[in-house]
Amino acid sequence: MRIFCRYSLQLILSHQSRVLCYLNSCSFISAAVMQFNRRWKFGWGRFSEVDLFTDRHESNAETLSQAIRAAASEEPDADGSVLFGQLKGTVVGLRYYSGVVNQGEMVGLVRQPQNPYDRNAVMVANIYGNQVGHIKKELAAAMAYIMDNNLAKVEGVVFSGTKNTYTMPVMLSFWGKEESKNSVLEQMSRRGYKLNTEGGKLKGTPCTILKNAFDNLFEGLMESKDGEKEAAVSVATPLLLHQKQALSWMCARENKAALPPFWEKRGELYYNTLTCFSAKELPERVRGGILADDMGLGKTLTVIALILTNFHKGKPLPVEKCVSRRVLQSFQAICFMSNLFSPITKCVKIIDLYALGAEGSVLFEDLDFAAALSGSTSGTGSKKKKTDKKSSLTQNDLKARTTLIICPLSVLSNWLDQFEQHMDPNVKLNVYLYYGPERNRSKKFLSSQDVVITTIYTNVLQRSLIPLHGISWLRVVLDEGHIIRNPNAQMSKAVLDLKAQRRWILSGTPIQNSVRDLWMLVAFLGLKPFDTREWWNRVIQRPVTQGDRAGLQHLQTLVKCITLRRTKNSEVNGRPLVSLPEKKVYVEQVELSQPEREEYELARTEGKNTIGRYVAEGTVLRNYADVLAILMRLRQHCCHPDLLAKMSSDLATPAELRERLIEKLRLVLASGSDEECSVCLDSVRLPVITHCAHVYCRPCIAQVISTSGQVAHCPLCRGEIKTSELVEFPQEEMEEENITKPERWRTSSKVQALMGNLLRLRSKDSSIKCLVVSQFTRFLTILETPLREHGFSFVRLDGTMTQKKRTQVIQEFQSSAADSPTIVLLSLKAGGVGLNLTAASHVFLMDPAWNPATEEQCIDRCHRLGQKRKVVVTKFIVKDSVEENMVKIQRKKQDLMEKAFGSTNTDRKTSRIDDIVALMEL
DNA sequence: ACCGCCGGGTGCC
DNA sequence: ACCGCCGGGTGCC
Repeated sequence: MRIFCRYSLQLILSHQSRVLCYLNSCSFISAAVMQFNRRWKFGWGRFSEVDLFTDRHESNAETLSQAIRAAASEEPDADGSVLFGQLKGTVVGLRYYSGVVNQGEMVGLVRQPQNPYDRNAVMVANIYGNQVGHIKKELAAAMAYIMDNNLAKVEGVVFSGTKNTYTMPVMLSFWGKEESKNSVLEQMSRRGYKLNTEGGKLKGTPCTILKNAFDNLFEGLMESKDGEKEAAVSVATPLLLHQKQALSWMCARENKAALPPFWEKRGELYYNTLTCFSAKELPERVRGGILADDMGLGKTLTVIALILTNFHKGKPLPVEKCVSRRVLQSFQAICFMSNLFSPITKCVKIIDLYALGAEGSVLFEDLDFAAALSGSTSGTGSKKKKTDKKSSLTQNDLKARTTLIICPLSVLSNWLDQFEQHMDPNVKLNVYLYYGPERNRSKKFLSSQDVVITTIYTNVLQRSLIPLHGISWLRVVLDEGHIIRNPNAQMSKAVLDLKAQRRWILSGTPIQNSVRDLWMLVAFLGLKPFDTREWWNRVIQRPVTQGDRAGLQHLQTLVKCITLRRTKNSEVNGRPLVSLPEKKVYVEQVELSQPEREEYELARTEGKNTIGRYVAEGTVLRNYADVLAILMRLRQHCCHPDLLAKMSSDLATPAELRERLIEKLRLVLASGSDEECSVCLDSVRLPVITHCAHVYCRPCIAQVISTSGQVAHCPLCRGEIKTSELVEFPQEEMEEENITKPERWRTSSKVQALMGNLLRLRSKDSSIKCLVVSQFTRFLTILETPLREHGFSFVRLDGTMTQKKRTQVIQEFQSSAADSPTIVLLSLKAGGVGLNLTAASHVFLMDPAWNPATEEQCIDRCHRLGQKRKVVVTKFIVKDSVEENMVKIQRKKQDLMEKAFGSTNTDRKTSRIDDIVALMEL
């Protein structure tokens, strides 16, 4: 193991400059690191592991697996790859390695630049990273250049002769970017290898069929998941039928020893039907999955029930107080187990104490035991392997007690509330909120908790998660799993590295944009072999993106196996899952007043001219920030004239350029509108603006720059970009802005429309509570004045508020007290999903959003479980304005989002331009 | 014979 | 490898 680590690290280091090779190697090694039965011939490793590490990573607290994982996850997407051709090659040296392969099995090819016999060496390995042999040296010499220079990715399939003792043939496929094709063919032919470019054509499937199939990926996931389970007695809230079903499914996923998808038993061997790999050992099953129920179906409650109901061996979690007969029995079962398998009698003693209902505080005083509890599993590989083989838990595994819940800040308080609400009050559950500067970081302490809740926010995360990495969790629950969609994000990497027996992802929106998003989820769940990027790309992602039906089918199978999803509209036995009150959506047209209309038309004509010019010149994307600014101004006109910020004049010194860029970035961000990053196709995080005025997430664009070699180009306009020229939004300014407000307040048509509605409602029924939603936080500020004037009691929720303040505000609003606020001024994106505002039954959407899903989410904050009244949604749309066009585009946009996984970057760019043309009626 | 031929030793990169 | 290749032994048939 040690030698292996050194070897792999050296491999990494020796090729830092050659990106593909480095990635290739690592993606394999990540899989290979789990393997210990290999006979490594290479004994060179003069450096210590730490030395090697600090060379590449600043922090030496990182673990080996973290680095390898990090590298593995950087394997580029295969989306745009084309097949250059195929070539029959030879694998030699079979007799020196233990790795075996089957007929038709996929193998990986890994460069071994440090091989002492041949620096061109190309290793052949199976999906677990076990070496099978080498590519014959002449061919390896031809391949090395191509692999090292990222000209092509080479993949192998062993098609015959697998029983050979010495050599066997392998079919090599060369994949890469179209522009590298000729160069690769030429390189190979120069060395006397002719790639067969025929017959490799994939039969394309019409996009529409694919799209529908993809839409249906999460449909029908209820089937064959029936069966119900009652929650443990410590859960006070009775579960609804569908929640019992979910609990039953989740327990089964945690306890049952079913084979993971695509594995079957063939004789003595376990066989992977996709890669044709087989192994003697039972493949490690995934204990966990994705709970992708719609919001409001009670995912939180279900997970709480799971935590309390399914401790080790399917027994309920032993909790303090209220020591029922049932709980005692489960303790004894554990004691019995421990006695059988463990020489550590301390463990038994401690569990005995638990069984007697002793105080929690005295239980973990023994330091040795605590250390054993929190002990890292790295280095215990052989033990782990034994576990897998027997498919039973080791005594060490049975010690894990704690469930770690990772959630966005916005739902943190919700978890605490829900625990409070759903627990039997006579039962003491140790729930620790791992948050804030004075959190308790002791491993001993943390691993003695029943539940640790933490947030996954910002850059603090990497540092703050480190104590969490030293702990062997019983279970890790990732709430809002799509927050780790971007595999390059630091927090995604940190999350992948947590050690846990069981892993769950909760998500209301499992696939937002593409297959790509799924990888991170699959990797988190540890679904082998797809936790290695190469295998995911080869077996799932590329086939699906290139329209291969089988690929899509595999994806569907995969998702079905690990996902439970019900929607608000799902039915069980012909009856709806939950009966939500009716929801009605009205659009109220707003007519602008004469002066407003004049101002609007002025701005529109001017904007139309400008944009028309860009369109004619074909420079829309180069001037994208300008275009956005124009659209933004028109949208602001529709709401209130005071929303329009003064534009800075056009100047060009560096400092002023910077100012202007910041100004543009401000326009995009400060309004709260939903700008998407063209790299990750998600809302921008850590926004930066390029000199060509396009906004991206900083990590995304940094990735683009670092992988583009000498000169990097803006993904949107192809203008040259440099890291040094990325402009960030100055932190102080994020909160500023609200100061400059008016001595003389004035109204607007939209304000009038809202106030009319609110007053009418109040006179009809003063107990009705409302959400007033806008993308413009300044509009919310403007609305405060008339609300106050008319004596409305209101609260405000926007992105700038601290968690504490937020919780307080929500509590105030949800209260049924007579003097409680009746209105929430809500910024569209504030808090993200999960907010519970069921006290409100009327929603006023002041301005249309680009993304209709955002609006839906907002409405769902009150139209969800717990809503007693009929929900009425009113959307204000200004007649004859950009807003009307936005509504039209919303539908089209929805379509585009759904099929985005199949579209190219060019498609997305043209769709943006089309949007803009349509908006401006050009 | 500065060759051919024979047969043993040997074998990934 | 039931091969190819290498290099030493050998030398009309």
